[in-house]
Amino acid sequence: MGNRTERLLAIKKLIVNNKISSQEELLALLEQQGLHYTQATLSRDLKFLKVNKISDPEKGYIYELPDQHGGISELAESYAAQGFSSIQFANHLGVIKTMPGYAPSLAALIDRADPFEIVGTIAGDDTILIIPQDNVTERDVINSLVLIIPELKDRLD
Amino acid sequence: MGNRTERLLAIKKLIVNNKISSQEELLALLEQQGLHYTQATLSRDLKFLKVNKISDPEKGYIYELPDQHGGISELAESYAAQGFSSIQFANHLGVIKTMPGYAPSLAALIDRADPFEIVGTIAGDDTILIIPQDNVTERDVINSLVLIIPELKDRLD
DNA sequence: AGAAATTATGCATATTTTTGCACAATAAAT
DNA sequence: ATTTATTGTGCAAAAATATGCATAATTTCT
Repeated sequence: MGNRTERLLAIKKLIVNNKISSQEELLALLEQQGLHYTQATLSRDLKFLKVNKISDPEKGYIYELPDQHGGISELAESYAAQGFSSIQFANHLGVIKTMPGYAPSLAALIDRADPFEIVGTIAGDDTILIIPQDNVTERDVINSLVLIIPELKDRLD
Repeated sequence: MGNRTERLLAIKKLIVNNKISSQEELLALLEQQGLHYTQATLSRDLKFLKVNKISDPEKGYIYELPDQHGGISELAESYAAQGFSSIQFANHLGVIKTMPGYAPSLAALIDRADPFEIVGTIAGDDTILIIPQDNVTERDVINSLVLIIPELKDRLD
């Protein structure tokens, strides 16, 4: 798990929990938790995360994450994450193993987030087949999964 | 009808119909229709209109109007506008006269848009009482109405 | 493991957006 | 109708954001 993913997760968390209206501001918050980068990197990160800047009565404009799981609760997310067992790749396909019965809900979460890196999923009862985009690496796929379900971060290899 | 309202309407229309990613770009489009202002003014207009800047796969980031009437069709809008007859003010209250039966739908449209300038409305069958915010002028109220229902623009005194 | 290729980051700079201030335009008050 | 107050706008400068380029780090290939 690279450092970049960690930073992206931190950024997402900071954005949902705070009203942030500039990259400098975000930068300072990241510093506070030991993450030390430059504004240029943030600019790229925000574009990568498709973060929007929306009108706010209090602070003028603030950053906001794009739709994300439109209405899916934290609860559902951690439930699904709980069932996760492992992920492996073969022939440019990903195979996620879950506890029995967990595959559909986890797959639904992924479909819902619709990450660029993943063309689609097929879920059985305890197995999910992940079909990655062409020209996307295994790491890319894993990173996109972690962005969807942060809990996975500490449960990979 | 002042010049500013005209410009704000033009801006709204340009933003919904085009993918605009900078104020310079918007400025150029305004020029094309004879509206000639500076970029500084646009910056203020966009803030006034609470225009957001959101991620777009094609152009990186583009301007977008805030919610607007969440789902109310153009049709409903022009229907309601059709019923409008006149507006007058007395004692800091606005009174809109409509064709019989049109008041509720027109009032609903106004309520829905929830402009800052208007605290609330009360609709009978052919009359709507508009309760403006304190410290808001008649012109402010009218301008806010025009922003909600552009069709009104050419039907006022 | 080492070389080649790809991706991430910082630095410096360009571009874009916001804002303080002065003046013009518009509305309100006497 | 003048005067007074309020609001709108341009200009110039500040602040914020994006980007070209060089380098570092990481991944892939052999």
